[in-house]
Amino acid sequence: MKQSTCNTSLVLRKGAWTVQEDMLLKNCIQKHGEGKWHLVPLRAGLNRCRKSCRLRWLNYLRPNIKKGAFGEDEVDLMLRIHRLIGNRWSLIAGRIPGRTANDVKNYWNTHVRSRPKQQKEEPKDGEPSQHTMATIYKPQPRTISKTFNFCQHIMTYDTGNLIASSSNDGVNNRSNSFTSLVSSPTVSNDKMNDDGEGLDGLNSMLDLPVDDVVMWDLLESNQL
DNA sequence: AATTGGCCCAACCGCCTAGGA
DNA sequence: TTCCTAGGCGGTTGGGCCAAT
Repeated sequence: MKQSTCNTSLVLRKGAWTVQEDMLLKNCIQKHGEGKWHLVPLRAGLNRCRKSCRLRWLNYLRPNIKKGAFGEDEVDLMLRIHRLIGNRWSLIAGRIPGRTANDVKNYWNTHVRSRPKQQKEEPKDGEPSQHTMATIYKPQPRTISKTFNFCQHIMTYDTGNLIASSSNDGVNNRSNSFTSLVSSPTVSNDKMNDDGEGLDGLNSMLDLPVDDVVMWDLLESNQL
């Protein structure tokens, strides 16, 4: 089943979006809400594939999207989370209010990846090199369970003590565990939330593969 | 003024997973 | 259980912009 994900008998428009197309898409989303992307081109009267519509909305038209250069705190946060979870751009973006996965990915590829290794992060005294973590323990969980979605939800909305909140939609915090994890240079059980949910609990929530559990253990043992 | 090369970012592509029939 | 479709993700590309020559 190797066919284009946007395959159709019609010839669909590609390339840059026009102002008219943006308006049509925006009106459609405002009227019907997000989701059901396969219906969006029809509803909006757009000659675009569902994926193109979704991407345009998520990366450009959605409200609260922050444009312009990344702030220092945003970059710092990005580096920390990336060190933790690797190239999981959507997850990283979920922790940075107003930024999209594409933004984060583009920034990383142009500003961070191209930097000399030492400059990527200045390791603090006694910290292991980031290289080791990335090459050996970089997690690549492809299975995102429903429990993980819950955690992702936390990650998305719990901006907590990291950076000034953009207060996206007023969803209340449920846990501080992940916030503490990424906001602190060192990770320990002391950082776990009030429910006593430690990394083990988080591991089970995340439904991580074994290698990732090893990574979490390393994090727990003060290697990040 | 024209050309070139690098940077940046919007958009596309291919793949994977979840869920329903 | 298998197949198919939709949603979603990360990697990559192409084109616009701008500074340097």
